[in-house]
Amino acid sequence: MSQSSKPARAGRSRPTMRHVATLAGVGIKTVSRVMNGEPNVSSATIARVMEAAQSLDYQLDERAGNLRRADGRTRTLGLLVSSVDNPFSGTLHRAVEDAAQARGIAVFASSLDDDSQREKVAVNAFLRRRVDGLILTTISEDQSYLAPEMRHGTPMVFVDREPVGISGDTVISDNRGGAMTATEHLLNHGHHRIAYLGDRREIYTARERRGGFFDALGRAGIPTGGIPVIEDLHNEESATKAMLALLDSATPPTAVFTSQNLVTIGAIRALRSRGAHHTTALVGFDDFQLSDLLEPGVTVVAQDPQEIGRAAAERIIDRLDGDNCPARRCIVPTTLIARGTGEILPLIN
Amino acid sequence: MSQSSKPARAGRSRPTMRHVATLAGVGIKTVSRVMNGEPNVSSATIARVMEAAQSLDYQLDERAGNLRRADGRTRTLGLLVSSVDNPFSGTLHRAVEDAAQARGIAVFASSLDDDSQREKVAVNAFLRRRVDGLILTTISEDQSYLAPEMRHGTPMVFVDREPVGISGDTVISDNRGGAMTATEHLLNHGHHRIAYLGDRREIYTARERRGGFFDALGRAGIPTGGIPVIEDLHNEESATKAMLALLDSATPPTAVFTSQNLVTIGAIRALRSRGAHHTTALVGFDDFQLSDLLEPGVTVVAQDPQEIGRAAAERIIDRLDGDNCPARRCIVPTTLIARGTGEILPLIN
DNA sequence: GTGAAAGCGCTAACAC
DNA sequence: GTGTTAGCGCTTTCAC
Repeated sequence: MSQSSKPARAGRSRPTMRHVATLAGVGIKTVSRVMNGEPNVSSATIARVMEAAQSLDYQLDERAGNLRRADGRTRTLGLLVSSVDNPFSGTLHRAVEDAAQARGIAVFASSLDDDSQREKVAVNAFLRRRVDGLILTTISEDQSYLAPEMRHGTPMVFVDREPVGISGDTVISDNRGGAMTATEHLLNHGHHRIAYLGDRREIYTARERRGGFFDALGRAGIPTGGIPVIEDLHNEESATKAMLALLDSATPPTAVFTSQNLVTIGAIRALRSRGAHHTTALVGFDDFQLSDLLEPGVTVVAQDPQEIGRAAAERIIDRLDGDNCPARRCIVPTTLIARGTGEILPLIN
Repeated sequence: MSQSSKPARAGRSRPTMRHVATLAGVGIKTVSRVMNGEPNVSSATIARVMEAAQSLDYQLDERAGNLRRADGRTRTLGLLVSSVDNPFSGTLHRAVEDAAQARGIAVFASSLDDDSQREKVAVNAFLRRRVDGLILTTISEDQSYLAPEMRHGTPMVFVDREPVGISGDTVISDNRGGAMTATEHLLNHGHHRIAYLGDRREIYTARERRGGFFDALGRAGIPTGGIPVIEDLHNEESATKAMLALLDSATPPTAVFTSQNLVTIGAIRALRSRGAHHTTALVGFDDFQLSDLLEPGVTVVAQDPQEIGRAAAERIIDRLDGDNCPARRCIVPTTLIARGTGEILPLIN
């Protein structure tokens, strides 16, 4: 009774090159040549080998080849994002995948949930699998732990967030510039009392956007003393609460700048529930689906995650092709899209 | 001048176990034991080995271990979805990742864009890398080409779409039941002239949902002759055009059932542009972000991609643990969420 | 054109 | 406790 429950792999064992070679009556190296499309094999031999391989359902084992091959490449890339279940990461991921796929490279993805504990763990899991390169949205305080691996020649590209304690290729949105544009847009529409609703200050992009917001106020000569600032908002609920508190305060803002998607949506819910969505102006950082179908349409500073992913993948691939120029920094521009909420004028002044 | 531009990996070469063993003054097998946390090593030796490993920035090479290890596992899973840049796939992916990660398994993802050409290519890319299992959203007409690999013992779980020409573990939404529920909801609100807007008939879920729609009409004794049916809609634009055509026809429908996300949104755009969004009822299959913030809120039959991914990963992991019961079929229920558009009553009757 | 031998970095099996 | 040997499935090198 071999209906055993032993946890080993079921099914007949997998054929190897040696099996194919024996069946085809050739040497193992000839099979290798055929399977890899190398030259100097007679067409008759190719046919015999192919037939043998097919009849055994033989599939080349890339792992073994990687190990022995001169460059040692696994044709594999590791991608670290905040979560694969999130539109920004998804679009970035897709752009990376497209570039990788064109080169026969497969992509591992790992979600960190913006939890700095998980970053190092995920990086090491990829490194032990000998990925050829790493594209990472970092969250931990310091990336200097990556230096040894970088010296070993593993190319890395930092996306969306600037690395700390180490220099490396970086591809990020123009967070500061985008936030300034958003804020200036509100200023240009006559607002002086503009609230800032932001994400956790631990996150690089949140700090940059906050910086851009205050830069714009400063340039316009707005005293920042009375500006309402609520930070460390990381989900819709907390953003809704924060916005409600502002609306219920003695001097509610006439406009609000929200530094991130979930915060934008949370704020909109609050405005709706107070019936203030047609009277309080809002510009959000980062575009989102259906922002144009809401009433009023949501004015945003859109990022370009597709371009960020494309540029990062291109950088990694260039590095793999031997490019060893100094670390490069690529800033992807943002675009203000006026749809309604950002063009609401202040009621009184 | 060794500032050569040869495409080989830059940096000093990576240390191996042998290097660590030499530096620590022990045998290579002892290093292996330490790096893998195996017992029967004195704590003094452990300390010496760890120190040597750290000073060399040594990282275990899992590839080599996989090759030699008895079970031959790579601790890797391949996931095929329609696109990682799509909320349903993203949520499913995340659920798979969470289950895999808990077992030290890394996940490869590949987007097929519902292009049947790409399915086999992607599967083979994963198989050559010897993934331990495959979770696949199929699109090609026939999956019998997977049979040899299944016999070799690679567990596979089909998600979202039933396989053809082969039997295997399957996790899908209750497409037929959900579509029936949606249609009955509209019938219960007094609609008789309900249009069907559907995706490409090539896609399994589209056929099932269409089936459920007609089942419900049949049960209600509605003659299906005059029912407007427009199919092969795969994006917002085509759905908008289709809905506009219906609205502009001699006898526009009083309600519409849309079989998919993008179709739902496209139809809503059309209704808006004709000012019919408060008078034409709509129920969509599959929920989407902000469906509750639109005006009116969009009534949908929600799927549970998180549960689909979780169940699929659980199935794969059970198989890897030696479960060899016959192929199982898991139907994940759908939920009707009434938000407004589905409760609009017909104007005339 | 073809194949034999060595070896990629590791673990299995077994000896001490 | 620890080390030695063989070998995972393949590619490299080099001989013929």
